[in-house]
Amino acid sequence: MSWSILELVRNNPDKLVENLRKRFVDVSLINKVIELDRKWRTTLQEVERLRHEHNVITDQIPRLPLEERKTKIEEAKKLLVTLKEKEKELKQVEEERESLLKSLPNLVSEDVPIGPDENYSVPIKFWGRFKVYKDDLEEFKKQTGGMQVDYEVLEWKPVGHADELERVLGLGNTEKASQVSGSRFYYLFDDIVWLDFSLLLYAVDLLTSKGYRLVLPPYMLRGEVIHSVIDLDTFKDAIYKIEDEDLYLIATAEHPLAALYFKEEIEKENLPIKLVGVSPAFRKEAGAANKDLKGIFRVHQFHKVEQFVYSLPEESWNYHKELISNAEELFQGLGLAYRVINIASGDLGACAAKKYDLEVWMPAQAKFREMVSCSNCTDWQAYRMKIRYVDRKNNKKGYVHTLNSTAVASTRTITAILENYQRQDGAIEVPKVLRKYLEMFKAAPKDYILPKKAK
RNA sequence: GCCGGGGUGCCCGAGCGGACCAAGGGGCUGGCCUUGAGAGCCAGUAGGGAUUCACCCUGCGCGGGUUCAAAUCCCGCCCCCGGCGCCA
Repeated sequence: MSWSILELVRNNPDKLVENLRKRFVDVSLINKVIELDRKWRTTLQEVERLRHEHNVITDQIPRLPLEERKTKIEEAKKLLVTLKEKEKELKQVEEERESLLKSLPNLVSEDVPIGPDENYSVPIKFWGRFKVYKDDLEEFKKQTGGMQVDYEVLEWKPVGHADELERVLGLGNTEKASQVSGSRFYYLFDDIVWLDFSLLLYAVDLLTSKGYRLVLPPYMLRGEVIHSVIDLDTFKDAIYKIEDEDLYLIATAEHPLAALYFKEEIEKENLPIKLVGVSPAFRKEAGAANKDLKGIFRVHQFHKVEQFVYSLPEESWNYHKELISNAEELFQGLGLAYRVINIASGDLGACAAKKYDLEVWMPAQAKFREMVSCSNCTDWQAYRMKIRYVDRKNNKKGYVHTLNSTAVASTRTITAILENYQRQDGAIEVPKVLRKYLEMFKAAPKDYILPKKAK
């Protein structure tokens, strides 16, 4: 069984064109890919024919009398010259074909809304009681687009997460961090650090209780590996490199979790494999320009709990639903009102066939902000990583499907808590579900995180 | 990081320049046999290309090189085991 995209290149190029159109990317590549694949196959056949000829001669040589040997060796040498040339050609065509093939984005799932950018993404679900400041009511209604949603009106405007963190609570210092490390870094202190820990434990606790295997993965990967998990855009925007080494910092545990079966075969019986990884995430945020420079919403490093599933192709859409519903369960537990959106085709990353984002309403910003991203990558990553399943009973092999979803990204979730659990006096209530993970620590907050002047 | 030993198919393991281009065993899958199981026998069990079948190429950790010919010789890298050093 081959890769779904290569299959289309050979058997159904129209469908491939249609797919690229859906993503609003350049379609002209397709003919080139088809042409290259055809050329690759004919050149391969020529090379193999020449190799065969050479093998035949080589085979005869040891059984020949000495003088005949000499002429045969000459013949073989001559053949080698032609062969080397053809092989060089093959290699060139192959590299070109491969790099073009790998530049193709994943096929878009049928039920993804079509549109060039995020404005075409479709909310499919709202959950919870949204806290809306009275002057933002109109904006809120616009953003919920007439959907039936539950909300309460706030008479006072909550303080934005950044000011709440640094000025009201006095538990963060991004200025010092930017002096010593750069912008988008931070120092967090005391109760916010406890909050970070408790979020991770909460997510890990829930997912392991559902049978996900807990993993602490490597935080750096080799170039070849990281390139096969992500697309070039992500690489450029996100990935830090270790100087003078072929090592890259992960941008999420998804990367090392996907790499866990790099170039391996998985027995069909062992699928699905469900993992929950905990790791820091390092991101350059190169494409973000001046977005979200204030506070800790968009930062170069944070802690993250990640869900990851390897599945049989025919089962992957079920697990996609499972992953988003796990994430929802986590945010429902936290009591953060959210919406789930089905990301538009033009806004999908190259890896994903379909992506759900979970966005929490931020009362101070009057915006929904992304907390979770849940993707089915189908066989796109698996093809690059050469991860296949083996069905021994039916003597069949195929690429597995890989899926990933955020469970909790610490700093982002903290910003949501800072805005949604804020009292008018500036105190932050600790979400009830986190309290049991804080109980055992003497210094950890128990019910409220209080403003600095109140202490 | 240094010194020594090693990496062969799903697993164990032989081969250490050419003569059925990986022996032999185990496992797994299918078939025969059997009331059923087992034993026994036969076949299949890396990737790719072509194809009605037969077929061909590549593959012995990875990448180069020497040779008409490389699992086998040479160089670089990765990993594993043992010893020394360093370290949380």
